[in-house]
Amino acid sequence: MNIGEAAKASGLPAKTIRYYEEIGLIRPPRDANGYRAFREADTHKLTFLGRARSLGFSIEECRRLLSLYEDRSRASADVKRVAAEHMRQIEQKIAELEQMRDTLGDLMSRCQGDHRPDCPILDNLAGSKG
Amino acid sequence: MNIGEAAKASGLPAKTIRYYEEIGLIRPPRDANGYRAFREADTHKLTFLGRARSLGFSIEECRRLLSLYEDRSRASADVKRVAAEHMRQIEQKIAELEQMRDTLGDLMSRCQGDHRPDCPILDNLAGSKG
DNA sequence: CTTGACCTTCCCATTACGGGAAGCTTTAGA
DNA sequence: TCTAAAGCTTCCCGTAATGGGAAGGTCAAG
Repeated sequence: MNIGEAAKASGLPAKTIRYYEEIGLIRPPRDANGYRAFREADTHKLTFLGRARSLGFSIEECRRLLSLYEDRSRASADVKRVAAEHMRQIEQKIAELEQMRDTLGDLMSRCQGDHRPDCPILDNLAGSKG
Repeated sequence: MNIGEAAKASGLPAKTIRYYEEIGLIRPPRDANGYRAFREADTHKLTFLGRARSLGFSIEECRRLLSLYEDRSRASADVKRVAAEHMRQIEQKIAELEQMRDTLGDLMSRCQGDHRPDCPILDNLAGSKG
């Protein structure tokens, strides 16, 4: 299976697959012509990586999850720990964004949004007390 | 006022201030010795930029906001438009993160987190139907 | 006069890829 | 069979917004 097919099978762009090989997430063998020869196990790993990435796990977290995935003597507690740490990061990011949303929403609601220059948004950014 | 003082006054690292000069957000003059000489207007701009960045505006959005800030004939509608576009991005990002949080939370709640290898988190990433 | 705190520029590293060039290989069609 | 298109390869550059750190000039204090 060439990279194009592996891309279709996994839903990942070929570029991304090459990158994952470069950083050692997968190690597909090569055919005599130099083309990567993807096995089922490789496309499974790629699909796994795609899903983990879509849940927001970083590449290094994916690497850890992948090694647990391949370790039959893993403890699910180890997987859950990785997930819990990621969950903390997600929740923190959400909290930050909600803070931004609330502040910005407040400023926007106070801005007339007309032809005049007066603007509470700019006033706030400039450091006014209002 | 040297960069160290400007950093304290604005709350931005000196490195960041140099970067903002490099990309043309500020243009402090230089002293005879080559040191940047920050004026009040420069530190005000820096403070403005710091606040805008903390609300999540990109550098390019900051550039636009700064030009509106300096344009006394601006229309507040223009400012509000920039803010509204940014608000959309924030809300979209929040929605994505909440989706991740919910999915991950569900998987975590179903993971025993013990010494055994069975793990719904990995099962899901691997593409199981469960 | 020296030491240490500033300042300068310059270059590399980060994250996770995407774009695109130059050049093979394979495949499909006339 | 020849050719053109499609697919593959590696390689290098660019992204956003800084942070780290080196090499070296400047300044203030003792």
